Amino acid sequence: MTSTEPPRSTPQRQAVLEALGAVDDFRSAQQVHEILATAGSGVGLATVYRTLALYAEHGLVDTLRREDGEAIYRRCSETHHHHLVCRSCGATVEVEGPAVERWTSAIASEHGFSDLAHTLEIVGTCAACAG
Amino acid sequence: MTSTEPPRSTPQRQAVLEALGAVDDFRSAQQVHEILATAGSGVGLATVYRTLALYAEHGLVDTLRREDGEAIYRRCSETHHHHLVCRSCGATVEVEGPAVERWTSAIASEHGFSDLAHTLEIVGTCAACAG
DNA sequence: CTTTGTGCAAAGCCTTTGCAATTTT
DNA sequence: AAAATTGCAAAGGCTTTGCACAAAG
Repeated sequence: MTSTEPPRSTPQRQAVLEALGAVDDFRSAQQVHEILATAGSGVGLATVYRTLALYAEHGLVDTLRREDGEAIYRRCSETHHHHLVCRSCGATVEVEGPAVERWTSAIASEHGFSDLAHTLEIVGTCAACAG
Repeated sequence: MTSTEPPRSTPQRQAVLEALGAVDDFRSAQQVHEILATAGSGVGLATVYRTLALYAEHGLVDTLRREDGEAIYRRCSETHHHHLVCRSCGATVEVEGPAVERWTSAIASEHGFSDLAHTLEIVGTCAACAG
């Protein structure tokens, strides 16, 4: 479904993509809008939504849903990693998981699935909070 | 965070759980409500939402988010498993992942984390929809 | 000049919440 | 009688859409 041609670039779209790239993490449309507003850019919220949807369609950003249903986006190109987060203090560690990548690919193709994406989140209690 | 005691049973809650169990697949709160309405049961929409949230908290139903952000629920077995979801038709396959369990444990303890929980969701395009 | 993109505000949808009535213990 | 649950409707929050204006080709 990924289109071939990249979307035309405009100042607003560029701003959205840059803001998202700068944080190098998942952010909601509203968060991106706020980042831009704080930075003095007057990009409208609707434009942020339209831009993110557009880029998601073209595969330039990854999209995901948080538990509360809000859509979050990340500029996709950097290496894929997962998060290990402490449920007590919120500390997070980024971890890479080639094993997981391989396993998901294997399982999925075993069931005839293609064009994969996956989310893995690990929550636990960190050493500092366990005491 | 799963509570110890199961929720008290009421006719409405039982109806919700039965409707969900009957389809043996993921359904949104609104869909469950419609199923009940069609079946002549006058359970309110708010009650359906409350019931599903309650059971999700107690681990009796699995919850997920569709791409459009709607929450979907499914009556769930006790064993821990992951889901392979088709982004096009919504078909789901339950998969077990001892490899993932092991990997998460290893990574977490390596970083000093304990008392773990994790979520893994794989989305892709199933064979039927790939054509 | 025609086409595409943007802003703003209104509308849509899913979900949650306040509150009185009802049911259960 | 006290506590928990339900239903209805209103409110909330995220997202999309209609439309006029601005920008781009």
